[in-house]
Amino acid sequence: MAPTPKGRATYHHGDLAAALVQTTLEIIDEVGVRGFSVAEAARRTCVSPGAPYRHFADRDALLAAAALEVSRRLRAIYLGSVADVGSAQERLAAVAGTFVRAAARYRGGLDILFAPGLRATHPELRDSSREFVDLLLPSAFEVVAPGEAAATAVALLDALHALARGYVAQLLEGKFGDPDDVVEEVAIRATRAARALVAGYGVPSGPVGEEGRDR
Amino acid sequence: MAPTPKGRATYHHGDLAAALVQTTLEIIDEVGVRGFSVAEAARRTCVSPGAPYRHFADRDALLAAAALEVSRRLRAIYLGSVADVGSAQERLAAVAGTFVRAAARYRGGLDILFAPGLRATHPELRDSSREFVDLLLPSAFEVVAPGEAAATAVALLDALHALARGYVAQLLEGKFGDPDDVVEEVAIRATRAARALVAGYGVPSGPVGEEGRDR
DNA sequence: CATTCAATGTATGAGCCTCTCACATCACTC
DNA sequence: GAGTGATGTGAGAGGCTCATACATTGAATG
Repeated sequence: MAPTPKGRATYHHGDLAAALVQTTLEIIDEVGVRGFSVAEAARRTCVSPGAPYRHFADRDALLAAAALEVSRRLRAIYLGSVADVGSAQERLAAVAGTFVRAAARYRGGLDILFAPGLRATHPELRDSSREFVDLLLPSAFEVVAPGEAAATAVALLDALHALARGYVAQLLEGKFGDPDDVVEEVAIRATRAARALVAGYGVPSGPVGEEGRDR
Repeated sequence: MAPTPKGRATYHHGDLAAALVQTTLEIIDEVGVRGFSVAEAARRTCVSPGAPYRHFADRDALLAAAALEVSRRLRAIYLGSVADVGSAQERLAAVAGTFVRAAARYRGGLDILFAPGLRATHPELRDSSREFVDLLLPSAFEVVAPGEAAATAVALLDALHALARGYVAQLLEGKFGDPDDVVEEVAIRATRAARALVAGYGVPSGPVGEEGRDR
């Protein structure tokens, strides 16, 4: 049995794992995470429904691999367009805006990157975020008041991360209207909010209490 | 056919819809949204697999109903423990912390409240958030500089919303360790970050920082 | 009361999906 | 050129969503 595979020249695919990840991203862009199925990915890649399981333990493993790919692309975007922004303050603020714009471009990509279940069960996804933190930490240290504990810089990054993810979520669920239409405005607003956050953590006299800022 | 239903005294359940919502919340607390199935909910409620579809159009509709219930409970928490906090500044900051603490208590509940697909397709979920905004808007107006446009107050609330959701997501995915262990610390950090945000939007001379837009 | 009927539950099944297992095919090594 | 491990195929078990036809019942109506 096992007739020649249809839709391909050779019996073996060549690089099925990579092809599946790519196809997965495409499917998710079209129908969302919930609409995605391993079977559909196999179909579009012209392999049998069981083939993907040679490379990925289960559906979630494939999704996680796709999410990692998204993470790599985000990193590239950061390095290409934010890393060289002048001041540390503006650099950190710009990350938030850039993140929002990337969300509009990758849509479903960010859906899986932040899918609740996936991150909880696949630590490599959290690791990929940590690498991002390492990239930004120097900037955070520059911004935080000199006497502050190192933990404050990390806390600032966590806060920025939270803020950006929250904006992305609101953008993608259509809270502000069609994502394509409002992307730029939301990005600007996210940047503005990030600036406020950065300013708050930069105050010398500890956390921003009611006393922290004058005026 | 149609023998007497097993596990119940009467043929009719009484209030199947409500029971299903409750059961749904329990299941999601145990196995997450992805592990949830309408069939399992029916099983635990001792009705046939088809019965839920008399009350909910499809799986997502049941999830959305459960999410709405979560939203109601959150509202109750707010009214019971935050609404009477002294200053508007502290009130807004406290919302973030309270939200984080509620997340630890309801776990999966917040997963569905913020599930990407659901909010996009079920506007009533977004409406429920909007009601929350109405509750907080007066506080936001108090905080924002007098000359500011009304939009600034709304923008502040969006930023707070984003921030809180981001912290909740990080908490629930275990980024800081076992959620139960770190809840209080994360809540405090969220509150602090929220204070920074509020302070940033309260500065009279427009948004924080210079007019330098991000690149 | 008796009857009707709309609401609610059951039974059945089609179609899809995930994941497994035995077997086929192929690239590579010795 | 035979052996071997990696990769793909086919078949199928078991679960799920949802549609459809039928059963049961409480409540309204006469």
